[in-house]
Amino acid sequence: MNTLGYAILSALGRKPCSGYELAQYLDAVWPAKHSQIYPRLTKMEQNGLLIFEEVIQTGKPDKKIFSITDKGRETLEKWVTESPSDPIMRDEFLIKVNSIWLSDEENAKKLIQDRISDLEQKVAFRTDTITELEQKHRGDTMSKHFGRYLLFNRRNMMDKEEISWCQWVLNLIEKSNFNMSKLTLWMLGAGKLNLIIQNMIFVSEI
Amino acid sequence: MNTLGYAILSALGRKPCSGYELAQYLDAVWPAKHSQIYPRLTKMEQNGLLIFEEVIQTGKPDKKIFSITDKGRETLEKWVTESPSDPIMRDEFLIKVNSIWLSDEENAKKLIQDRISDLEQKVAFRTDTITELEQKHRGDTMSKHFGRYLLFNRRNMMDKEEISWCQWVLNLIEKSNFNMSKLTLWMLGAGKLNLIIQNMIFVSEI
DNA sequence: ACAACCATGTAATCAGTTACATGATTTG
DNA sequence: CAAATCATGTAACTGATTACATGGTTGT
Repeated sequence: MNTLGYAILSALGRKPCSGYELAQYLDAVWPAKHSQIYPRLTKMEQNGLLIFEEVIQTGKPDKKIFSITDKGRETLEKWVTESPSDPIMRDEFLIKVNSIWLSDEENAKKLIQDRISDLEQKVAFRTDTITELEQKHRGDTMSKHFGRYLLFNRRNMMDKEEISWCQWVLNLIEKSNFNMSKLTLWMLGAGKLNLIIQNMIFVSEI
Repeated sequence: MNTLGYAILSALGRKPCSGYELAQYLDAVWPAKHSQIYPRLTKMEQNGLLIFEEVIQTGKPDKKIFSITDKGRETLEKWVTESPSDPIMRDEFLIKVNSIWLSDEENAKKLIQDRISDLEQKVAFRTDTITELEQKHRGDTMSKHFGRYLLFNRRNMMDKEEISWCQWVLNLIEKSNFNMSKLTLWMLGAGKLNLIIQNMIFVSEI
């Protein structure tokens, strides 16, 4: 069993799903492609953690609906109490922030502004989902949606905080422009943003 | 060239490093083990993106100090202007949050509280690094440290926001306890936190 | 004494992505 | 008429982790 396996168990703990549905559901928790999910489901079924029922459909391809077994539920419950391993984040944006100072101010601002747009779009999209989730969990089906409700709120809070950070960075870049000296103008001409920032810090100290 | 390669270029763009140093430096931007870094350095050197100099040491193993070449700098600059691909986050904690409602309140609270401890520790550690970084960049070496300064602040802001979220979740759990009815007590006895939360939402509506 | 730090490398394995393969139905 | 949705699977490949291998120095 690997983490994807536990992610599948946690999804099926709420409601039986097809592999196709799982791929969509897991995207917010532990993203995985269908090519990773289908073989994993087969393995877990062979280990008695899941069972499936074949559903014949007309107009749509047939599907397998997977449910969690008692053994699966036990396995999940035991794993949940163990302390989670450190999160893994890989974000190209961070590398670009780290090295944008080699290029000019225009590109630096664009990088940050594009990030803001991306984040705002995601937040807007997620806010809709949260509203839907809120409507769903004021009934007996609530327990099925409450975890997701918490998780979507978490992401939105953190994304909004990243937007604030982006704005702080933009301010720093623009302030360097504001206090522009002849030296800074020369540095801008030479595309030396690193030197401009140096100067900016110096000026902001005064 | 893959993303790790660009991460290496961005690190060497500031100062020449050994593979060993890179592994530590990259941890905050694009974590990688030495077993991934060393072969990559060799490949990049063969492609003319890097050059190295062997430094013979006494009392310590010899090392190779890698520097970025003009070709490397050009490659990096071109890549930086391209829009970054979506960040990838894999966090077991999220799966556990999603499925803790199968277990009891004690375990739910522990999961969140442990997360708070983890985050607080990381924030404290990072705050020290930020102070160091601030002292370093009020001189001519600033440009070497400013990107990291921004990135460490970003992580700290977001981690603090996650702590707030954790506290919000703890409040929700505790509020369900506060408004405890006989029904809730039974549910607690039966370890049905999902039902408690259902009830909690109902009560908070009043 | 034992762990941690410095320093580099390879081999085996596991995880994840992209591409190959099929095919009807619905929506813009 | 093209694209998206529904639905499942395998194969080839790239990326990442763990383990194997070596060995002196410094601090507890």
